[in-house]
Amino acid sequence: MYRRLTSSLLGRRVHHPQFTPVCLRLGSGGCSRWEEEKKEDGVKWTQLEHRGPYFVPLYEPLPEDVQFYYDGKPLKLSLATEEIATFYAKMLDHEYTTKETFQNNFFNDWRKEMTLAEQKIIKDLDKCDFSEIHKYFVDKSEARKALPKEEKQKLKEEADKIQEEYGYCILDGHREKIGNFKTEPPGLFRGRGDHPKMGMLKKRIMPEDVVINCSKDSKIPEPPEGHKWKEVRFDNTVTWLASWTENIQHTLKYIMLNPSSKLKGEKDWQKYEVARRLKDVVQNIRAQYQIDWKSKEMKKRQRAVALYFIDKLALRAGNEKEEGETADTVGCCSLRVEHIRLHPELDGQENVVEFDFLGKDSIRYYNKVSVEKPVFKNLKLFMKNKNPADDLFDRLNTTILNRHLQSLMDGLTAKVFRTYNASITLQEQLKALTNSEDNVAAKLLAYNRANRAVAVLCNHQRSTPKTHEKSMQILQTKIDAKKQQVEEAQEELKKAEDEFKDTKDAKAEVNVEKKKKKLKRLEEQLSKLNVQATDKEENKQIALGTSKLNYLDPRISIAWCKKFGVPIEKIYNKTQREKFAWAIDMANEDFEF
DNA sequence: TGTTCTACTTAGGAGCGTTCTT
DNA sequence: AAGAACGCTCCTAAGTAGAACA
Repeated sequence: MYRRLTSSLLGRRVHHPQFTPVCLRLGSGGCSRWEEEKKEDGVKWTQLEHRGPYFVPLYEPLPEDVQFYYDGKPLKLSLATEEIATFYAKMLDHEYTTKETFQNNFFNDWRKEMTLAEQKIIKDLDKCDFSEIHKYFVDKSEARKALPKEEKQKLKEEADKIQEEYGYCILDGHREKIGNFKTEPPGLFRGRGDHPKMGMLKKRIMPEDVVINCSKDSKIPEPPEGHKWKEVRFDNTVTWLASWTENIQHTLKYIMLNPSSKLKGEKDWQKYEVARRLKDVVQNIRAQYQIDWKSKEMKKRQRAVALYFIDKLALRAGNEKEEGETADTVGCCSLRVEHIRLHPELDGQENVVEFDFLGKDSIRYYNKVSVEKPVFKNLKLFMKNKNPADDLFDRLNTTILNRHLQSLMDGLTAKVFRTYNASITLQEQLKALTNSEDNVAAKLLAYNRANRAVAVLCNHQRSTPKTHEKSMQILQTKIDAKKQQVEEAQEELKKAEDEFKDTKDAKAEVNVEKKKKKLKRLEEQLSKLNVQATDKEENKQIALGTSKLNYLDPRISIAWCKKFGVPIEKIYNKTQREKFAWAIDMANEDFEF
């Protein structure tokens, strides 16, 4: 894979000091750098050394005067029971704690950790009073915020020291930043959406739960005093440094490198190269799935319609999920009949499909799309004699789809379409929206609009900021005031003009010009405010960050910056520049996705 | 062939520090 | 100077996808 990727780039004279220098003499007999850098298939590193995870501090008991009450009476809890009580107490302000599932799951798990004596007393969550504990933590956080500067500085230094010690590893001779070097603290599980496991107790991770991965000849990390690792292994075919199994869903959690690392950067680059290869064959693929809409095989038709959705609407693949274990969300292949409605005609458009389902993170996907006639017909067919809860594509799953895609192009999977369509959209939108005559601010507005088009395509949403309504009102007040001013200025201008008509006086003429100027200035300010309001309104539920970080080939943005004289810092902050170091180094203004 | 396990990317929200407004 | 708004970092859940297993 790497060889192919690299050789495909040879013509573009790519180099990056941080990244593997590419051998430019391939085929001209031996290249020691290449030999040195090239790893066997699947091998990710030759040297990996680190300190192991940083374990979050142990529980500190509450002060004596902070009490838990049961049925109105103070009750001293055992340490373990108290700790779990604090998890709930801390969340009292949160909407979660009002949900029945959350309460039940919490109470169940809490009771399991209680002593027998406690179990006998504490039988009803409604009789539990956590308010004093809650207040204790609110006060504590206030106190921390109010700490004098020097104290805050001291805390910062302590955190930096931990970061310095545990936050880096050595990978193939380079010091690399680790992404998440701390174990996750215990607490109550907060799933997204209507999660059946919300409120369950997430247990503390101990060294005995942790598998360490490093190189054999490295300094093996020491477990904390008096503890042992679950296992130490030396697997250079994976990129993780440590792992443990989490107790809610029984899935693995990993400690991995920061996106700024060479390892992650090269993987990112590779991802965009695959998407660029799709660009060369996408027209053929589209032509083929349109033919397949009319296939005799129902299986093929379903595959072709699903692929059309993935391509046109940037839907996710939609793996199957275990029922009852997670929130009920779907992607393309797992769509059910109840998630779409067919309208032969709607709002003047024909063959409209109305999508309404919860996707990843329980984010709602709602869209009305006019589709080609054969797609519409097929959907009707797929839905025939089915219940709302039945699968729309009953003969398709992501494995089948991806196997097909793999046969169309090496490395092609459903998610590549999202990457490809996102990046190509950015490139096209930038071309359409950027005006080289504009100043930097206007160019940035164009960039954000292009970015927004992608975010809309990928359905990247955020919850409306709590302050949105209010700041919108403030803006509206400003607009109203400005309108008033404009009207006044219009009247003043009219008066001045009348006066000039009457007097033909030079002074009056000057006054007319003055009033005209004033009106123009005010009108400009008004239109600026209106644009701002539109912008804000359009952006209130759209998150730009996700596409910027995960879907848009950074070389497109960098090329745009170079071409139009926009400093890269205007579009990428420090972290983002670190992540995209590879692209910043290799892309010039001619880069084409 | 279906199921489970593993490894990795993608995702939105919380919280906090900084900047802008009043 | 205080408060609001904004932007960034951290956090960890929730996806995708392929391998291993039965």
